[in-house]
Amino acid sequence: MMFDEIDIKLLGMLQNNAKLTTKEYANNLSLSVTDVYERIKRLEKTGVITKYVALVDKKKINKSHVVICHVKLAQHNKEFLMQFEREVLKLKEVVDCYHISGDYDYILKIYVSDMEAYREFMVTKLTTIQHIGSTQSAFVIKELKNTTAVAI
Amino acid sequence: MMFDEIDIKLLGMLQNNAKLTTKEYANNLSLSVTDVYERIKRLEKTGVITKYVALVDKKKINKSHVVICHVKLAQHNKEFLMQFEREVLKLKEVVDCYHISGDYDYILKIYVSDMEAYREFMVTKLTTIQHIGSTQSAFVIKELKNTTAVAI
DNA sequence: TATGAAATTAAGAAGAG
DNA sequence: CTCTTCTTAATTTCATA
Repeated sequence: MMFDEIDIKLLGMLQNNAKLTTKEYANNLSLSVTDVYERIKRLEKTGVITKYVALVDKKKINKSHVVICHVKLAQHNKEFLMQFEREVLKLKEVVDCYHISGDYDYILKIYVSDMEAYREFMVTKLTTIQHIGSTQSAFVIKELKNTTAVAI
Repeated sequence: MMFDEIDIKLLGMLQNNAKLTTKEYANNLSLSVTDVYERIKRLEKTGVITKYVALVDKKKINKSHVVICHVKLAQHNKEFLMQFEREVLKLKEVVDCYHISGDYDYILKIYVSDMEAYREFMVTKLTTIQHIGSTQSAFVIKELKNTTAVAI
């Protein structure tokens, strides 16, 4: 699928605020409502836009502590990888999980209420998963950027 | 602000799909439309819900490569930190940036189209920022989870 | 531009504590 | 009796063809 300048601007707007009316997008783009409406439908139908979601303020729901946890497995056979992945995906505190190249095998982003909750998470959840070789946790001192909007 | 069970379920639904009608949320929760409508408004007014956004499929916009980059500064005085932060936030490829504890100072998540684009990003953008001591890049082999929904 | 659906608002009714 | 939630309906706004 090809995007023109207008698609790119429109996607930028939708990624920042999906609650404007079609008319408002149309005005910002100097286009007709129908034109913008059909562009949005096309972006949805072709799977460029996957869904619309509400974003929540972590502080307001008492999940303001972010921890980045690096995980190394004891061994790297397929069974171990798959078991770890299956188990880690069950943990609701884990919002991101990437299998990565380099010294560590996985990098996780974890939201918790405080340090004690993180300790509890480590002791009763993460480290009970089989085949973990080692972990290293880095606490987030400041979140400078955390955006869902991808620049094209 | 306090949440009851219904608020928590509603927030879960809104974080997964913000495009249902109030009536559909109400049916799922066995509540009246007005009650759900007012709960949503309250969540918005109190800042629990910060905004509504469209999520985009990275593959469809040619940004399917994810790189986690660890950055260490040459020195840790306030001026160096602030200058680095100001500059790194200008880079549109960077979707996440955290100041962290531990061996490295910052961890970045970067979206690019391919390895060559990452090389270009490193050479012409990231490493031109002053005061960087060292960087280490980990390429994402598989994205297992990347969610905007925070479990309460 | 025209139609229908949905959001929004307001008022009164019903039920719980 | 009061507080909350439900019901209903009127109005407005918007998506959609």
